Amino acid sequence: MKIDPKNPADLSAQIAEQIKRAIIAGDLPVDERLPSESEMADQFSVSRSTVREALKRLGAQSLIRTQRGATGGAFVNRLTYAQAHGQQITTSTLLLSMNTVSFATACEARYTLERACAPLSAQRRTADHLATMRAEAHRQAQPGLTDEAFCASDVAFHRALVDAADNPVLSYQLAGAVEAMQPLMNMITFSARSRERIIAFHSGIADALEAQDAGAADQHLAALATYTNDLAQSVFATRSAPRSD
Amino acid sequence: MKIDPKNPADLSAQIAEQIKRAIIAGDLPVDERLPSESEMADQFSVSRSTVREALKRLGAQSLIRTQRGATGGAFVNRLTYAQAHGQQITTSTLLLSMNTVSFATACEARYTLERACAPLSAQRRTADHLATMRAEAHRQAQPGLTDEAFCASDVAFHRALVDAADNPVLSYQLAGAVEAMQPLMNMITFSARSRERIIAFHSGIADALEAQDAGAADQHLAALATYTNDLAQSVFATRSAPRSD
DNA sequence: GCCAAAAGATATGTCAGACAATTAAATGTC
DNA sequence: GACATTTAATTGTCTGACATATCTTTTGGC
Repeated sequence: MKIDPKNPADLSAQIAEQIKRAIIAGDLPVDERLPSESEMADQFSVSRSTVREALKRLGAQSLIRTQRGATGGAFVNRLTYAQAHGQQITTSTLLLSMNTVSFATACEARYTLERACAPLSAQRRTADHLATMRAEAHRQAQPGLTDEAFCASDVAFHRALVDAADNPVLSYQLAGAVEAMQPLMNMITFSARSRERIIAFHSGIADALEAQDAGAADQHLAALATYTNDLAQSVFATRSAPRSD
Repeated sequence: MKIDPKNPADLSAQIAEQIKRAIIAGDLPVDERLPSESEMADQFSVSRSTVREALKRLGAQSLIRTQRGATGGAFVNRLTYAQAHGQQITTSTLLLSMNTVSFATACEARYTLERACAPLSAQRRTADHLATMRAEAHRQAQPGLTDEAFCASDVAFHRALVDAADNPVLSYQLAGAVEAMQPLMNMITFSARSRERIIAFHSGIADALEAQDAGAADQHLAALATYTNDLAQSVFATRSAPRSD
């Protein structure tokens, strides 16, 4: 392990990059303990602070975890689905909020991915998944529900739909789509939407999954996508031409 | 902005989390300059090193960028598609390499997502996308190609297929599937696969896209998925019962 | 001998102060 | 006005110290 001493700046970035590569390449297996900060400082001929900054970078990406105490240190971390999930949602949220993505583009991506799940979900849905979807649909029908709670329930419904496909890799890949884009869409369309219509779509989807009818599930999802898109367009139209006030 | 002084440990994590939340909530807009490290150290009543460690964490997630010099500092970073792409690929690669994911599960997720793109790609593919796909298919037919180069070309082909859908959000979401899983699958199946058959699939896909025939594209992709899965099964069967040596 | 308490060892977490390197703006010179 | 120099602000790094957590070893009491 060597770093470029010609570049006296960004030493911590270089060190972090090098350890990261070693982890990805498999040279450092999961749960392997890295040398102590002082030892690495000697190895790389840098100060302990610089090593620490490098380790913080890796920790932020869930590549390592640290533990204090005599037998502590930095350990290569096994990236769990939950951690990857969280990172995916954060990244997707920021990507959408910081870039000029048209509603239509985001909506298309989101429903394209979810519709891809539907056939698998129809085939493999368990009673548990169906129960979750029914429960969320029922909750959405309650009159006193706030918009935030409705949105959260909406996310939970679609998450159950995705999880019903019983493929953790797919669930992870779709986390961003469901949990980042869905709230974004709710925020735009909540003023114009009809909760009854959305609940009807949800019930239709649940029915289709219960009947293991992939085609019907897809049709309902497609209709929901169209409805969402139309809602957004009407919202945008109202915003850009609010003369009738 | 305040932190919990009762917890004298993990101060840098607390500070990083707080700034992260402010960025996600939009309180800190893109390109906004954060206070200097010394100022933040005063504000939070911690040392400059602690602030620095917090900033390194944020930098590792591409949430901020730093610049040296008189007008330098830490700025809220606009997360680009390219950055999100890279993070997604890293996370997906690690997730797959560190967890016991069956080949069938990964393969299913990967082709489910890619097949979801196919209809859009068939509709919107440009001459440029077709040219890329043809070129990669042609390269794959060259006899002297190493396995690494074949795999890279394979990735480039599928990436062009995804990009042909002309939806940057979708391309980002599929980055992990194509660029992390495809090499993984190549690594497993390369010894048993027939390059000719794969090239035939690729040509068939390109033909279908050129004819804007979504159904045909889907059929070819499904066949490729089946072929890949069968390959893996035969490889595993050979591994577990190598008695005929 | 056995168990509990104390001490030791080792590691991360934090702090304080210093200097180097970089960059832009202010200043001076012609 | 154009160009070179100085100055100021900021990040990057280093050093040494102390605090804190945690496991291991030793010690003490019975």
